[in-house]
Amino acid sequence: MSDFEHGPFSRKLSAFITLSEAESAVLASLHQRRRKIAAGRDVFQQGQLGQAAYVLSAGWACSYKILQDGERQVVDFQVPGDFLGLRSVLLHVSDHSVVSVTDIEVSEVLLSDLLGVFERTPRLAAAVLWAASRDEAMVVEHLAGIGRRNAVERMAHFLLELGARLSLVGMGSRAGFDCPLTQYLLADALGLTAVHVNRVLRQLREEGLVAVKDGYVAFEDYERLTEFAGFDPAYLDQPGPLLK
Amino acid sequence: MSDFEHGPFSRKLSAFITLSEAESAVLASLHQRRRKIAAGRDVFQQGQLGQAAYVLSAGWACSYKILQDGERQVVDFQVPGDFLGLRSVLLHVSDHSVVSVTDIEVSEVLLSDLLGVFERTPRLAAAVLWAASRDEAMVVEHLAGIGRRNAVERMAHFLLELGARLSLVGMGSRAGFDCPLTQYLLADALGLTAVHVNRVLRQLREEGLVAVKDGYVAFEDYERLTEFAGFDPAYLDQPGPLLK
DNA sequence: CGCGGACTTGAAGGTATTCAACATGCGTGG
DNA sequence: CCACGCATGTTGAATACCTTCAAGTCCGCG
Repeated sequence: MSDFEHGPFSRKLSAFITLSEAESAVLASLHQRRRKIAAGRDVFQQGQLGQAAYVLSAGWACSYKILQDGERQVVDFQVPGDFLGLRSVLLHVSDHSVVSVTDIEVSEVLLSDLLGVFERTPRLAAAVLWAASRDEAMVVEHLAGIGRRNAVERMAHFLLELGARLSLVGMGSRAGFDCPLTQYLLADALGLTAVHVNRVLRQLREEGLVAVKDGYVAFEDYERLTEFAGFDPAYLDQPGPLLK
Repeated sequence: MSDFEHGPFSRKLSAFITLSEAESAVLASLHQRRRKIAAGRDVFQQGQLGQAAYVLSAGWACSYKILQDGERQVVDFQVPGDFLGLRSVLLHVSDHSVVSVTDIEVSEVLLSDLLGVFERTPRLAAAVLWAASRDEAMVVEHLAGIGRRNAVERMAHFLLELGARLSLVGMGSRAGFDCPLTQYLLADALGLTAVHVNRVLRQLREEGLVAVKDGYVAFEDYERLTEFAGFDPAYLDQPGPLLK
C-alpha cells in the first residue's frame, strides 16, 4: 500500500518512518471528523481550553499570538500535512491562535485519539514527535531570522523557506509558488510594518532576486537569492526514513 | 514513592502525569550515563549528526544558532530538568548548538532509550511530548517578544519568564534569582547588541523595576514590572497532572 | 603588574517606524 | 450599471529606536 494514499499528513510522516499497513490504518482513522472552514475564520484562540488539535488537509492557515498591546506576531504558516494546535492539546490551554488564510479543510484529532495511537503504535508516537520537532526547528529558524537578520535578508530567507516547504508537498518549485499571504500577514510574521514590507519587496524585485505579485512568488535568481539570504535547507530535508 | 526523588527531570514530568513506580523506574534508568561538563564548552554543535540527547540535571546551558554571517542568536536557556538536544535526536541532524553557561551535569539519552521508553510506557511518550510542547511554547513566546516588543519590554518580559521558570524548580522567587548570564548572552538572546542591553538594564534599574547586578536579578517592583512587560505566566503554569 | 573579559557611557549614523496621502481592485447595494 | 466602501498595495517625509564606533572603568587572575 502506498503511504501517499491518505493525504499529505501520511505523506509527511512517511518521510520519517516507513508506515506498516496497520500504522497507515491507524493514521487513516484519525481523519474521521473532517471540517471545512472559510478563509479568515479563527480555528481556535489563544487561552482557549483546547482538547482538540487538527491536521490541515487543504489550504493555508496561520498561527499567531496577540500581545498585551494588541500587536500581532505570526508564529508560522501551515500548509497541507501540518498540525494545527498540537501544542495546545498537550498544554491543555492554547498559547496561540490559529486562523484560516484561505478556505481550508481540517481533521479534528482528540487528545484521546492521540494517546490511543501512542499505545497501539508506539512508532507513530516517535513519528509525531518528529513532526513536532521539525515544526519547532522552523520556529527556531524563524526566531533567529527575526533576531539577527535585517529586513531584506529576513524576507528573502522567509520566501525561500516557504518555497522549500511547499516543494516537499508538490506545491512549489525553484521557479516559485502560489502564495495567498498579504503584506500585512508577511509584516506580522517578520516583525516588520506592512509599509516596510512593501519597500523590502520592491528592493528585492529591483535587484532581480524575487518578485511577489498577484499572489505568486517568482524566484528570479534562486542561486543568488539563496546566497544573499544565507539559506540552508538542511533542517527541512529528510533524506529518508529514520525508522524502517 | 515521591516523584521528586529522581531529580528535576522527574519533577518536571510529574507536573504532567502522575508517575507510577514502573514509570519512575524507567525514568531513573535514563540517568545511567552521567557526564560533567565545564562552563563554556560546547555540548554539541549545529550540523552534527546527533544520536544523543541530554537531560540537564545541574547548571545552566544555552542553545543557539550561528547564522551565515557569524551572528549568534540564542534560542533559549536551559535550567535543571530541561532537555538538551531533543530536536536533534529526532531530526538526526542538529539544527542548533548547545553550550554550557556554568559547570553542568547531564545524563545522556540515546534515541534507542527513548523509543524503548515509548514502547514500554506510552504515557511517558505523552509526558515527553508535553515537555517538548512546553519548551516550544517558550520559544514561541520568545519569538513574539523579539518580533513585537521594544528592547525594554523585551528585557523585562525575559527576566520575568526566567524567574518564573526557576521558581518552578525552587531556584527563584518574586524577590529575584541568581543569574549567571552575561550582557553578551542576554544580547544574543534578545536580538540586541550588548551595548544596548546595558542601556536597557540601566533604564529598568532607574525606573525602579528590576536591578541586575553581580549575577543576581532583583525584582524591585514585581507587580509594576509584570504590568509593564505584559507578562502572563499562563503558558508556564501547569495547575496539576493532566493524566492521573 | 599586566592582561582579558565584562561592563559602562557618549556621539554619530542607519534602519525601520510612524504618519499621511493616494492608487488599485473587488464586491455590494443603490 | 455605477457609486461606494473597504481591503490591499504604494510612496514620501519626519522621527525614533537601536547600532556602530570609540573610549574608558572595573575586577579577577596568571
